[in-house]
Amino acid sequence: MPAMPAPEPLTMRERYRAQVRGEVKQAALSQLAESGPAGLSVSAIGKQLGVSGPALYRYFASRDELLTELVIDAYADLTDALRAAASQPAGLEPRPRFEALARAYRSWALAQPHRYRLLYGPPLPGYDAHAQRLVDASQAAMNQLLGVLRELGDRTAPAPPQPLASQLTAWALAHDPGTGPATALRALLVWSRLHGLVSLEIAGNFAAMGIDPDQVFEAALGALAV
Amino acid sequence: MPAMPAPEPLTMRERYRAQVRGEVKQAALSQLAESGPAGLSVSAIGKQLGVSGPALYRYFASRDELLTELVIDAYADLTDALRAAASQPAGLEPRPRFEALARAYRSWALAQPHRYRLLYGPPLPGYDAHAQRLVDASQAAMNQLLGVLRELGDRTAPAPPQPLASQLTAWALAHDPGTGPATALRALLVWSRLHGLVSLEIAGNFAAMGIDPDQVFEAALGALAV
DNA sequence: GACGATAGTTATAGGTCCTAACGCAAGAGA
DNA sequence: TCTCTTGCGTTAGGACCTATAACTATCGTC
Repeated sequence: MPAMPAPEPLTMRERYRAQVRGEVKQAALSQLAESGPAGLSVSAIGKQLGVSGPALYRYFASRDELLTELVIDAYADLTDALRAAASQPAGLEPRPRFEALARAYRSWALAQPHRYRLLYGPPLPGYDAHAQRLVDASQAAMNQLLGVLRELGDRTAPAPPQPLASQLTAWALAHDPGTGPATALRALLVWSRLHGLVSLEIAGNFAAMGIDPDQVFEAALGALAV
Repeated sequence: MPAMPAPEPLTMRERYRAQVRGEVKQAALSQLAESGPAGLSVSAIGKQLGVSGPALYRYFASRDELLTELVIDAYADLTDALRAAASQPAGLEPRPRFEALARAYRSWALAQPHRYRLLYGPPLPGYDAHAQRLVDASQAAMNQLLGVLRELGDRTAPAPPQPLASQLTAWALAHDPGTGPATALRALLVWSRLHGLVSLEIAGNFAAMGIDPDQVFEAALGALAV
């Protein structure tokens, strides 16, 4: 938890702003869910809120900024879901905790595919401007994975070859000091596998083949963490 | 190879149409490469071809139809690249052939990321209308994978549990009769892993962590086909 | 050579994002 | 309590987009 910005008592106007921003984002999400990111229109959001289009530009500089905000919120939400799954008291064993994490990842994505697509789908709009915020938000989700994988043990996976190993330790060091390069690499690979499975499932590729995605995932689960 | 539609000698007009359609698609690809799918504009394509916007509607019913066509072409192109890699005379051993296939998949995607994103990125527009064509095009690419994996041998992978096994055999049967359910499942998983790695790399996620994607891929290659 | 199909043109309707200029309400300070 | 300033929301408009309609001119075919 980074230090919360000192909870300066908000003025009424600030509270109003915050609340309206929230409502706008919620309306945007509902539009997103049914029309996809392309169909998200500022005017339509305004109409849904009983307000005329350009009014929203008092709250978001642009449609892209709104989208970026949605992406960051989605990362934060996914991170929360992962944290909840990883820290559930039931499974003290690392392996069940790992599987719970993987299932939570998939469940989150299936429950709100439009938000998942928002995360990994589009070439992001305000690329340079907000890039750092996005990377940070994504790293927060990765950290949950790192934590659980560390508990899973560094298993005698062959240490990655040199140029890679130092990159991995440098990266892991910034986020979870005790992590070795082998675990970091494992995290990357697990992440990519999860994403591969989930994104294909969401895109409907398994269903189009007449194959039940649930069972594919369960079958994949055993070999996920290598 | 499905039977080619009888090569009725094309009239001059038909040949002209075909050629213009090709030029439009090529111009669209070039726009796609620099502006992303959102920036693809019919007027801009027209301008690039020295023709005024609405003229293109003689050749494509809509912007979405044009996009769909691009997707199908991309699948076909990817399939060709995979076939070429899988059937290269050099490697007769199944394992090197498999690795060549995997590398070819990644190389194709890296060489033209905008086309790869087109394949797996967006929720497709003309969803119902052209769905079957899209599925077929995608299956053609999968078949290359199936072929090589079959040669890799059915390895004593535990046969998938029942409901899944019959779905897999039904699917494999339609495309490659001799394939068993274990191999079919393996193909699905390999595909999802390849896609996971490649799509994260293309989205810049590895680079954003300061990690060289080449090395991640090489490290992942060994454990790809399980 | 005359006809008919069709390529390409401009004009236009309806939609998008976003900016600009305005009026008015509501919070902040005395 | 009264004033002042901040800033919200409105409408108008520019620039762009997709897509259709009506028209012209050209090109292939008979």
